[in-house]
Amino acid sequence: MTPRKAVEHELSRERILEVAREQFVQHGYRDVSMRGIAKELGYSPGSLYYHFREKADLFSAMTAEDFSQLDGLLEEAVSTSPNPGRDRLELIFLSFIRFGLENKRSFELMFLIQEPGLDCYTTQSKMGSYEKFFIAVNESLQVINNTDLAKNVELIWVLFLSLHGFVSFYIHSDQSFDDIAKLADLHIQLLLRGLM
Amino acid sequence: MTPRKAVEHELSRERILEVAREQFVQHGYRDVSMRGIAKELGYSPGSLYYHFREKADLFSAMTAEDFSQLDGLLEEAVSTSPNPGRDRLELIFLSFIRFGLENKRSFELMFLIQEPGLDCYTTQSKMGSYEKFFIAVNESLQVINNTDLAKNVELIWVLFLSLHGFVSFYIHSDQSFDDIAKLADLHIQLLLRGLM
DNA sequence: AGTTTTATTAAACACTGTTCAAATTGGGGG
DNA sequence: CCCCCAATTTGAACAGTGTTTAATAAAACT
Repeated sequence: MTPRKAVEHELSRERILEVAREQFVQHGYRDVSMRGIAKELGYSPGSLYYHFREKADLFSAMTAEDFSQLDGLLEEAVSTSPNPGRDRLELIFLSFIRFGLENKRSFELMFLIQEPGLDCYTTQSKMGSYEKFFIAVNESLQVINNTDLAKNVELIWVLFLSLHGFVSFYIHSDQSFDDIAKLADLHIQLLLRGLM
Repeated sequence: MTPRKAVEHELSRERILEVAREQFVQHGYRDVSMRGIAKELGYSPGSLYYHFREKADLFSAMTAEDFSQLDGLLEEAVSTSPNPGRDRLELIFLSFIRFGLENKRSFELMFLIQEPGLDCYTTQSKMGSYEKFFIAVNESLQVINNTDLAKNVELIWVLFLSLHGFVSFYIHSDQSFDDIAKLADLHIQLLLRGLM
């Protein structure tokens, strides 16, 4: 009927991402359909494919924002704590866990979702985010416990996986960060003790 | 045309599970369709719904077998190591990781898949499996480091999550257990040191 | 033999992501 | 000022999904 709308109402990438974010955060990746997003926008399904190659593309454009938020928190943890000792390490770990539990759906979308044809979009963001984590932790680790970097590479990776395991579980519970703050601390202390 | 087959060729739960397992292990939960399973069996899609309420039901009936295999390995780890010290703990952790990496698809199906309407089937199996883990670890922990059980409850849970994080990542890589055995050991040593 | 139960089928329903020819609008060049 | 072209949107279509259901035939029981 109206194959093109007035230019002032034209669809923009930003507007799509806005609505998409809302729906992805509320319902997760699988239960959001391109048709649903288009409907909410008042457009037809096909129009989305003019602005994004596919669902995975639209999705990853959205999560990129979350990754940079996490990056910011890690930088903050580093700059907040004056010297790179044990306290900073504790803060980094805690920041990671807190981010996950205060943004459960985001964390799930960033790290836990894996669909065919999504990897090629999300891998870069993930690697970038881990790099931030690595650099921050490595600096502290070399001060606390002056091992060579080669050994740290593996150690930091294992630490990351451990934190990841913790967060990944509580993502799917309905407990808040505050509810499990003590447990998070126990986890962190376990790792720190193992580090010394 | 032939609304019922000769009794000697009747479809059985076991036969369905056999084919389903094959397909689920090969392609994962999402990429296996009821139509595909039925086709492989030479039956129509609807017939599966006579034997199982839904896809999730069929699926969980299949994973139940994997859970009991894991249970067996944990029991073996306990009975193999003579006394419940640090060595047994190490063996328990290693057994868990090894199981995950030598049965990647199974582990994924058991722990990592979550679909709407699947939880009600899989929760019991998961809890049962964790209970085995808990009892085994608790016994060792009380010997090594005689803390009260109340404290152990949280500690063991956190250990489980940590191991889980490690395995969950490598499930999706194409590295074998042997490839990352050294890294697994590093992870385990980190946890054990934190425990002392 | 007649009746009931059990197992199976095909078709249908309501979804999904994606593609594409067609159609209309807005802007730039002549 | 007008025309054409490029940009943008549409709706139908395709191939797929899990699940439901009436019909149906074989088997089991009486």
